[in-house]
This record gives sequence, structure tokens and C-alpha cells, in this order.
Amino acid sequence: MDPNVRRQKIVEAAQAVATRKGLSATTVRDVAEEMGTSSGLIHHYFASMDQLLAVVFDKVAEADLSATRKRMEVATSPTGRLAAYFAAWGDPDNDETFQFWLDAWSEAGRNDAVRERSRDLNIEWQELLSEVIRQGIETGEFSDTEVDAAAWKALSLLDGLTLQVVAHPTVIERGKAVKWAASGIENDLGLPPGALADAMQDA
Amino acid sequence: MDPNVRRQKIVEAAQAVATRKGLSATTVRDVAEEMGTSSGLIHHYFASMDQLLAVVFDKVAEADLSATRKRMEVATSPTGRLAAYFAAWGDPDNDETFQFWLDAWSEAGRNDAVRERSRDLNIEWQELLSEVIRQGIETGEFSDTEVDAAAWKALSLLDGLTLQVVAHPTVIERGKAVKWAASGIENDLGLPPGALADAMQDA
DNA sequence: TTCACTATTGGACGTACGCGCAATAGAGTT
DNA sequence: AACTCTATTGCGCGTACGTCCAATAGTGAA
Repeated sequence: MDPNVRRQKIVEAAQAVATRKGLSATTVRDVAEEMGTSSGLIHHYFASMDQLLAVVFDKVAEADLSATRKRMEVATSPTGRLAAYFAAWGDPDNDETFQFWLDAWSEAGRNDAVRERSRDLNIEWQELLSEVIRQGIETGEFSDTEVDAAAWKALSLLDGLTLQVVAHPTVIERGKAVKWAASGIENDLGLPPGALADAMQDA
Repeated sequence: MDPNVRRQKIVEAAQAVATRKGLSATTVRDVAEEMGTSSGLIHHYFASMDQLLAVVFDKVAEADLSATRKRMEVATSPTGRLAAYFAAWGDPDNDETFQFWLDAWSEAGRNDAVRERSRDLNIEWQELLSEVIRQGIETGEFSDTEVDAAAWKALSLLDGLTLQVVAHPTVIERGKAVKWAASGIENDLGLPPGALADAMQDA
């Protein structure tokens, strides 16, 4: 098999296993079995298991981020882009990705590489939000507020609520979580209550 | 050594190790070395390692919750009690405890026992907050709002912001995180901006 | 057809894990 | 002083991990 394809297959197999068992519980033998090959093959392509898992985490996180970016691009107004950003969190399909984040945050405290990557990606998410807020202030859709604070608050509220939805299903209804998160930033940006929810409907 | 004391010593040793390495990375041999005893001893007191770790998690989580309850009791007004609740999150001494929570949320997705315990404790934190909010509405200090939503929003905002502080030091200043979280609930409860921060100073 | 090259195999190696168990030690009772 | 009971030891068992490596298969170039 073509080396590039094989490399990709290995990453995909590792991702599938990690989705089921968690990144830190994913083993070389698991990945080999998932592919139907021998375990030695993995080390022919990846120097270590840690490196493979790092690639997997990066791939999952980047995919999520770029998918959200794409969904935001089609919106025509800052409010619309903000709604697109929020919509990503309400989608049950993203629960698996969020589980990766829960694992990363847990691991970050003790693994330098994970911490740095996790931190950088979180900052990207916050900056994506900051950008939209800045645009909205410029167009006058949002009231003039401290951009950095508003972005971190919105992201953290989304993370905190989604955390409950994903880690403890049944404790908060998914719809409520998104609605509550939207109401928080509506307040900060001077949007009328429900404005974001309406914009999410349209998209 | 007295069996009850020994049991407690084991839990304490396990807690010390888990604080350093994480709950899921804590081994029987680690705990034995921490105590300066043999590894077989642990199994004389605990049927399984999982059971010991469950006790450790419970102990840490309960201690945190009851400490916060105590700190709230001395406050005389709902606003004061709310400030005491928030103060717990700003304390760097609690970072270790919060790391336990990060581990728990990560583990909850794949371990039924952890999920149930984690969920129940999170609900207790939310109810503690709901209670104070209800009191504040009764006294007229807070504006009449949806209690459940306000409490989940406040708790989630605190969790989300603290998550960044603990998992990614340097990305958000600790003081800002608490201030931002306070501003979020001030909005929901109709408190003047800075009211909670002032009340936290007084305590 | 022969030759080089590499993708791939399959198992060995050292390590670490949870757990169980026979042996020991030490304290309290008779 | 003899006995009982249990806290404690120390090691062995089976398993699983990441890693490594000699052997093999398969493919494209000469």
C-alpha cells in the first residue's frame, strides 16, 4: 500500500479506537486490530505511540475548528456568523469531538505537549469569536464592549454547559444548554433576548 | 495499627499520589510506596483498586463542597453567600481539586460509576447555587429570574473559565476569570456591575 | 530473471499493572 | 507461656503495554 495512504489509514484507525476508548486508553494493538494488520506496522510509520496520538488529537481538533470556520463563512452578518459558531455546540454529532477536549483538558495538567497544543487550540477558538465580535461592534450590530472578556466568557459558558451535556447526559437538555449560552452573550453584546436563537434557526 | 486509622492512611496516601499523577494513573504500588508499606496491604483493606480510587474521589469532592458550604454559612445575606461561593473558585489552593474534576469529566464518558457520582455532585453544586439565588429573589436583592437556568449558567461559566486557568496557566489571569464569571451572574440577577466583586472583598 | 528495496509480519523483550496467597510478626487473651 | 487472631509482608501469577527486530512478501527497476 502507498505509504501516504497507509499513514492516513493508521491515523483514521487510531481515531476510531480513540473515539470509543479515549486517547489515553488507545493501544498499538487496538489500532492494528482495527486495521486488520500487525502491530509492528504502526511503528514503521510512527516513531512512538505518543506521536501517533498527538497526530490524532490534532486532526480531530483541526477538523472541528475548520468545519466551524466554514459554516461561519457562509453567513453574511456578524450575528449570523455568531449563530453559526454557536450552532456547532448544539450538534450531537460533535459530542465525540468534545469528549476529546475533556480528555485533553484532563491530560493537560500533566503532559506538557498536550497542554501546549490544547492551549493554542483553545486560543484559536477564542480568537475566532473575538474576530466576529469585533466585526459586529464595527457594524453597530453589537454594543461596544470589552472584546477579549466577552469572547472568553462566551467560549467558557459554551464549554461549561456542553461539558454537562456530554459528560452527564440527562442533567441538562441539549437545547437548553445552547439557549442559555446564547442568552449569556446576547447580554454582553447588547443583543435583544432571543436574537441569536432566531439567527440560528435561519442558518 | 488500628484498622480504621490504617484505612484512612491508605486513602490519604492514595489522594496524595492521585494529586500528583491523576486518579487513573494511580497504582497500588504507588500508594504502598507513599505509605512505606507493602502493596498487599492495600488489598487487605480495599476489595479493588477501583474502589479505593472511588473513595478518594468522593472524599476530595465532598471536602470541597462542604468547605464551600461552611464559607457560605458565615455570610449574612444572599449576596454575601453568593460571593463566598464564587470565592472558592478564585483560590489557587483549589486548583488540585479542580484537576480531579477535569479527570472525572473526562472519565465520565466511559465509566458508569464515575459518571453517576460526578453527575450527582455537579447537581449538588448547582442546587447550592439555586438555593442562594432563590433566597436572594425572596429578599429582593436579586431580580426575579429563572432560577435553574441562572444557576447552571453561573456554574458552567465558573467551570469553563476555571478550566482555562487550571489546564492552561498563563492564558487567562486568575483574577480576570473570577471577575468575568461574577459579571455574568450579576447580569442575570440584576445586580449592579461589581456588586459581587465588592462583596467578595468584604468576606 | 535477477536484484534491491521496503512494506509488512509476528513474536520476543522488558516493564508495569491488579490481584491473590502463603508466610510472618506482633499484640491481646486465657 | 501458650494460643489466637489479624495486620502485614513479599513475592508470584496472568495480563497488557510500548518497543524492537529478524524474517518474509511483494513490487518496481535493471
